[in-house]
This record gives sequence, structure tokens and C-alpha cells, in this order.
Amino acid sequence: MTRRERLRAETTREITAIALAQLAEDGPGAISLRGIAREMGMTPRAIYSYFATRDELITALTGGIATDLADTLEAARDAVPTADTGGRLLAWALATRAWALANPQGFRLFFGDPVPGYQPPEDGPVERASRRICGGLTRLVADAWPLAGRHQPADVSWSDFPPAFFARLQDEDGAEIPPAAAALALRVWGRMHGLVALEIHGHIGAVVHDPAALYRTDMLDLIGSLGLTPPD
Amino acid sequence: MTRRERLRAETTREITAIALAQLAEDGPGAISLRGIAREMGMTPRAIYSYFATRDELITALTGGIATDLADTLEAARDAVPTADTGGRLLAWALATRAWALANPQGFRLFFGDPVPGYQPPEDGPVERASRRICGGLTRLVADAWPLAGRHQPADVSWSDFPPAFFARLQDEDGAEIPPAAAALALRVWGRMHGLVALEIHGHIGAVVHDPAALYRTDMLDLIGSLGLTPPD
DNA sequence: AGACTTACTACACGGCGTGTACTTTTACCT
DNA sequence: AGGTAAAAGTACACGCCGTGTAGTAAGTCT
Repeated sequence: MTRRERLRAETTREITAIALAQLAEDGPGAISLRGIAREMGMTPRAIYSYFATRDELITALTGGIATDLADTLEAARDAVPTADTGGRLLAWALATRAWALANPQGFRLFFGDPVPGYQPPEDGPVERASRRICGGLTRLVADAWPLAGRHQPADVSWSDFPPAFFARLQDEDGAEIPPAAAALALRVWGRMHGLVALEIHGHIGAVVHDPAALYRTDMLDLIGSLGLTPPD
Repeated sequence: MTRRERLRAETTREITAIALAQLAEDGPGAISLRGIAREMGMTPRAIYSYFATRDELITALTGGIATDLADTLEAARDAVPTADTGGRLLAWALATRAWALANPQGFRLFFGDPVPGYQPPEDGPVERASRRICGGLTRLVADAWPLAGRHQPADVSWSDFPPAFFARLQDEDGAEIPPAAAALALRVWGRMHGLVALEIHGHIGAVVHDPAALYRTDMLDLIGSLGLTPPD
């Protein structure tokens, strides 16, 4: 690592740090190249040596944030014994909400609309994190399938999904995942997401005092409906 | 109605119409006073005779959109006989998704973050529509309560909610709504919202071919879990 | 030591919301 | 009918924004 590379890495880190602060403070729309440059004592144009455009900066931020979320969810899941699928699902869900409350603007950036006219690239860290989240949840639901599958509709086939999604799930070692389990997993995802999204955007706080309890109740109900016993 | 008032109303309508077009085209962030003025052949500053600020314009737009959503949901519900609570809930849910797909940017504007640093006023049409939606759904769930309430936790009291929420629900003629039903209603709201939010923000389309069927399955499951028979 | 690449500056352009000051049009009152 | 106050609209300016072009200074490699 040459001196130049070290400096470059350091500056890049400083730029993203300031941008993250702007994001956390005033939301995605407040991320400003000129603001960052001002805070760093640089010419606005100097940032362009590190990010070719503002959207590229935002893409990098989103990637980091999404990766952080995926890490958090996987860590929460893995803190619960493999055998306790219900507990792992609950941990996943509660970690989702906790992360969202800790990073509300990051939640908006990743799950909502980042910035007008912005289109994320097809295969960056954002996509990869998205796949980790979707795939991780699907595998959890697949673990619950022996019980959860009993009351699920059987008319689902892998042709209902894009081939890439299928491939991604199956090439993990061994276990076959039934297509109906994948469909169920997406519905579970939606259910875990809904209340959190409403809360983050201020639609729940005005109407109930303890959103945490509400969410927990719903997640316990969800786990029960999958035929799993919630952990103690 | 004087000539002046007519002209004013007409101009106001034209401004909001163009703003709505901007919104539908490129999202909330693309709404621009200067752009509107340009399209109308006016000086940018002339808009200020109609809306004191850009945020005020957006507030008006959001109000109209939210009211439209509330109207749509209530109309869908009322197209199903009062006795068929399961059918009414399904209609409500499907109308939510259909409206969201027809007005994706409106969905973002109402349920997401409109614009950086923007704070909606406490008691405008937006709040009123929000209450209609939340309240309408709560009353539907209350209708299902005799059956749905059996497996619901009983440790919910009205002290868990803001007094205003309680008052709003009870002063409708007669029927007492149990607090646990209100809690359940919020969870139902979250469940109806989650998959739609994921889909609108592009997280579902990449991973399954027929989101409509997925959503319908989940809603039928939801209605079944409330002890209701889905309509034929 | 010279050549090339990288980081950075200076300046400019067109976009944005909006403040101040002024002119024109309309509505109302005597 | 004429005068006046309010409303609608214009002109100009300021400070934000992303970013294009041109040129300079420092670091790296042969």
C-alpha cells in the first residue's frame, strides 16, 4: 500500500463518514457534495476524484448500509441455536425493527426511494445485501417448512420465480427448498416489514404508545402460525 | 363567486395538476415551482400568490392524494355487503395494492418521506385521511372481533393508546370497540402494508413473477386467521 | 531526470427556492 | 363613475445545488 493509496482510502472514508452524518441528520435528500467539501475544507470539485457523481456516492452509502443491515440480521439469527427456528425467526424480526429504529434514514434509503431519478446498479453491494436478506429469510422459513408447510397452498412451482432466485437458493449445500416455502418466505418478509415501515414513517407512533409490544405480538403470532413454538 | 375567484381557482387547479404530473413522472423530489411556472408561462415568483412555499404545495398535493386513497378504500369496502366482513377486509386490502400500483409516487409521498426536512402540519387533510384509513380498518376488524378476538391477547387496555384515538373510534354511533381489537387492527394494517411497500419499492418484483397472487394469498390467510370465511 | 497519472483549484453554467421592490389588474366603496 | 386598496404578476438578486472545462501541483514509475 503506497502512501498515495493510504491517503486516498482515508479521504474516501472521510467523505462517506460526512455523507452518512448528513444522511442521519436530515435524510437522503440532504446529502450534498458541496456540503461535504465545505466540511472538509476542499473545493467541491475535488470530491469527483473519489466519486464520479453524486449518485455514485449514494450508491456506495446505500451499499454500506445494506451490508450493515444484512450483517446485523445474520448475527442476530446466529446468536440463537440452529435448532430453534422459531427463536431465529423472532431474532431476525426484532433485529429488523431495532436496526430500523437505530438507522431510520438508512432504512428509508435502502427500502424507500433514495433520491429522485436515481436508479441503483444491477449488481453492486446493494443487490448483494438484498439477496442475503431475502435468501436468509427464505432459508429460515425453509427450516420451518416441515411444520409450516402443512397449511400452505401447494400450487406453487419454481416457474413462478426468476431462475436466478431459484439458483441462488439451491446451490447452498444440500437442502432442497420447496417453491411454496419461498413464496411463504416472501409473505413473511412482507409481514416483518410492514409494521416497521409504518412506524419509521410515523404512522404508528401517533396511534399507539408501545409499537415494540405490538410488533412483538405480531411476530409471535406469525411464528405460531408457522407451527413453531416461540422460544420460552 | 367573482371573476377573480374563478380565475384563482382555475390557476390553483392548473398548478396542482402540473405538480401531480411532475410527481407521477419523476417522484416527489421532482416537484419544482420553477418547472411549474415555466410550463404555465409565468414567472416563478407568481406561484407564490397561490402557495406560500414549496412545502405548502406538497402538503396540498399529499392531502389530495391521501384523501383519494381514503375514498378509494372506503368505496371498495362499501361495494361489499356489510355482513361479509371477510369480503370487506379483502376488498380493502386489494384496493390498497391496486391504488398503490396505480399511484406509486403518491404511495411514496403519503407513506414515505416526501421531501427532506419536510414536516406535515398537525391537522390538515393528510391527517384526516390518515385517520379515515386507520379508523376504517379498525372498525372492520372490530366487526370481525366476535370471532377474531378468541385467540387474541387480552392484556390490552385503552391506556395503551392516545386518548384522541380512543375518542375518535368510540364516538361513532354505538358499538363499543375493545382495545385489543384496535391493537389487532394496527397489526392488520401493517400486514396489508408490508408486501405492498416492498413491491412499490422494487424489492418483490425482482424475486417473484406474480406479486398479485402472493399478496392475495397472504390476505386470504390473514382473513382466515381472523376466523372469517373469505368470500366464495 | 523526464513522463505520466492523480489530486486538486478556479471559474462557469444552468438548475433550484425564495426575499425585496415594483407594476398592472381587479374589486369594492363612496 | 372615480378613487383606492388588495391581489396577481414581473424583474432582479442571493445563495444553495450538481457538474463541465481548463489548468496546476504533487506523487509514481521507468
